[in-house]
Amino acid sequence: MELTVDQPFDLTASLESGQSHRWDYPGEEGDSWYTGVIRGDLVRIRRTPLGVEFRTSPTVESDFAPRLANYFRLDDNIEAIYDDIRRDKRVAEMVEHYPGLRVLRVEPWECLVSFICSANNNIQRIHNNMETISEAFGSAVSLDRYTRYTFPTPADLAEAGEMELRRLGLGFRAPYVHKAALAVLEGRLDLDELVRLPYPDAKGRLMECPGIGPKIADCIAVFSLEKLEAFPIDVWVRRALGEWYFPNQKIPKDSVLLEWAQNHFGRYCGYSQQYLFHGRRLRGRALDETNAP
DNA sequence: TTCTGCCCTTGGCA
DNA sequence: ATGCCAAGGGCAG
Repeated sequence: MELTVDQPFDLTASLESGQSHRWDYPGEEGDSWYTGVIRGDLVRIRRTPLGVEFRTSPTVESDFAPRLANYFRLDDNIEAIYDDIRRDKRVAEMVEHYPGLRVLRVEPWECLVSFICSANNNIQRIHNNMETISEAFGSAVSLDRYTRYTFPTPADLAEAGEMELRRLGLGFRAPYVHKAALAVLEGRLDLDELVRLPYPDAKGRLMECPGIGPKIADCIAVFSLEKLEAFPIDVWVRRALGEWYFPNQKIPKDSVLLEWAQNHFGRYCGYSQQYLFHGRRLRGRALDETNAP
């Protein structure tokens, strides 16, 4: 079925910018369809001139369409957001260059685990970790010749235990994931409540979990808890901010940098950050290819 | 209280 | 081979 998208929408940039870690990308030789899992459904999707074409299982496509629109935040007034974040010249350039990079609305528990896994890790391996966890403890969902696994519940991972998670290759992050599973299972961490809570409170609650510091809390907040004012500061963003806005001087510490960024980029700085991160990463990749023998 | 240095798993790459 | 780095965070001092 086809969903018309009447707004700037870059499927590739949105799915491959390190927000969700549950998508298989179309290969160079492939057929341009992405395959992923959104909550309980396997989803196949590709861009079309008018929007996106998609198939789902087990939910029928007509029922799934609104959930897909929700996942891609098509309810955002994207032009208003772009107008706002264009206050910064460099972000404005990137918006021109990559129109339609969306902030996603990822399922909070899945998002939390993926970003605990992101600590001192690379994107490819985060994907592998998420996939391995799902295959081990999730449920199979199939469509045609494709089979994937849903992301396991907190109860599933609490029962699995730290050692089993460690065996799957999570390394030092295994106890963090296990403890987070217990916290959610026992009601000490209520992710639904965090959606309703103001940003600073939600971030504070997240940071009570071992393994979740300011950066990871901000990632969870912006990609799954409706906090577009969160601004995750990672190595790429810190590097970019330092080079562009604090040249030839010591880069302020992250807590100062965060306050500066939220003030400078405005209330939708989560979008600004995604543009800075994505633009910076693509530039790095292009440079790598340029320097390749 | 705040800052610094070091450690933590794993794997890919030079 | 061996070290460095990868969407960081905890901990000691």
